[in-house]
Amino acid sequence: MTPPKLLDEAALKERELLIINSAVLLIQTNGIENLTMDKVVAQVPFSKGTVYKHFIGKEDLLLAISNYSIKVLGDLFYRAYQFKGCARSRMLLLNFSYLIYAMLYPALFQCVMCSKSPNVVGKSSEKHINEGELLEVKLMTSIHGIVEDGLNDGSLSLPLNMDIQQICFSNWSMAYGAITLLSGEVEQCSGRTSLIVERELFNHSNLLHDGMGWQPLSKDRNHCAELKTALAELFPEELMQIKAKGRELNFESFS
Amino acid sequence: MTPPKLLDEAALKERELLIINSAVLLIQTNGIENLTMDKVVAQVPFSKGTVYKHFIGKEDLLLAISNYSIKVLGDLFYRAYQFKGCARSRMLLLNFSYLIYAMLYPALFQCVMCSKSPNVVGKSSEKHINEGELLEVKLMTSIHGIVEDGLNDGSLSLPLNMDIQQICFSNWSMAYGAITLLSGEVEQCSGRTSLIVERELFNHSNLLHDGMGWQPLSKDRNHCAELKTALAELFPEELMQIKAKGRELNFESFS
DNA sequence: ATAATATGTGACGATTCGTCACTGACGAAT
DNA sequence: ATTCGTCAGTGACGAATCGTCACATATTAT
Repeated sequence: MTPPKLLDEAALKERELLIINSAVLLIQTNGIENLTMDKVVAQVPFSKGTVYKHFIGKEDLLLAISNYSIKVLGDLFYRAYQFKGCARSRMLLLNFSYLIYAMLYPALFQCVMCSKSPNVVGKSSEKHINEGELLEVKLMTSIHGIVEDGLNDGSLSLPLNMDIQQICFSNWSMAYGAITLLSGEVEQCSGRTSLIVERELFNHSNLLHDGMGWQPLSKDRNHCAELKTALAELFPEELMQIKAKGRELNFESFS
Repeated sequence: MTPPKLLDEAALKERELLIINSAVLLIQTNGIENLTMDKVVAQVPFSKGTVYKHFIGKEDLLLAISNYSIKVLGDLFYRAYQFKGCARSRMLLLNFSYLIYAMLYPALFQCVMCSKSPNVVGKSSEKHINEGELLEVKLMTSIHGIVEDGLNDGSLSLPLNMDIQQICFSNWSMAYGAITLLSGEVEQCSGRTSLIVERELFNHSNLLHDGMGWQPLSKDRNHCAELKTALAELFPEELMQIKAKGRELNFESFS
């Protein structure tokens, strides 16, 4: 065999990314439930021992994929954060960027959902668990930025007994809960429920932001029309790719 | 070997429950990540083939445990639904009953979280997947009842463009999102975040219900004091058991 | 009494996991 | 130039787990 050169951090990182991308391809091809370390090893140009140097097992690999895809999501969040428009509208846009992400990258979205599951966390390395926590904090920075903008321009005031971090968390947990519980409706309408994930996300966002007294309130502004325009302007590529998959954001049901 | 008598539905159900309870004990002892079919088989008084007659694999067993524990959760929800007090307070109480459930039955709570994970669902039987969906619908009946009571007594009006099912869903997804994302804080304060699961659940419930215009609004009523009283009255046994575990609901941080 | 059916069993082969003795490149010491 | 120690990859191997099915026995139908 050909022994390797001494490794540096960049080379290690690159190899880890190669393994992750191979695993994502396998998930797309065979389904996440059929992912095994042996199958991943068969796909990459290194040995089993080398793969086990990066990940302590399948669950750790799933968590690493989730971490990697949280970075992708963070980019979408950041784009929403940077977009024009009032703070509240940008927060709604950010919430929808999570849904767009889930529609666009179903395999990655599945890994994100797995990463919260105790049977996955329980078999993951401290390294990847800690990395995931840091990434979730970083995910919050765009949310934090939008909330700060709202506080600064006076469209939002901190509710009694709540600090900015709690506001951020409530928004994230609302989006996370709604999209996770309706994950079966993300790729296409399953027919199993009358709930429509984009409509419920929209309504739930509005209830939460109205509850915060975040202006303009729902009774004062048609957030839906503005959201459609903003999505078309910020995510034209993404919306086209989603459309190419046979899925289109459904606004008829609530505008 | 001793061949069995012809089976009836009740006997099958009883045996399935025995397997489930054995698996829960194993989860409590070894952790959910170490559960295997071979270990479960070693614990029950039947053969491997018999266990495989009930569950197609480990993931299917996890989903069946989740379904079983959703029934336990449904009982708590129903108790909250039946409690005295205004509709909004009862909904807050119901949300907290999910947290109490998570604190009281961590192994079952972990199974509920696993049940949403794609790598578990992907390896589960249609029977248990369908059963789970029906149970989630049944879980909604108590939520539905409280919302109807609110609509009937005028404390709540349907928000524009939303029906009663969507209201129910938004409450459930809020509770689900908050408790799942802070699942690391349920059994004890991890020190990894300043967020406190009971405080965030309380605040998020209030934001959502205020957003719905559900009276009495947060600015008009101290929901916290009423919640403490109601919890002490409805769940005294449960709160004592939680205290015996070294965990106590933390109200100092937000009253 | 006999044949068909129902149901449980656990040995077995397959798959997957996770490790480690072995290998060769590289750099330091002589 | 040679030798030795270190570094890092390898994939055969044994262990663990999965999932099945030929076999055994009781029950039911003929």
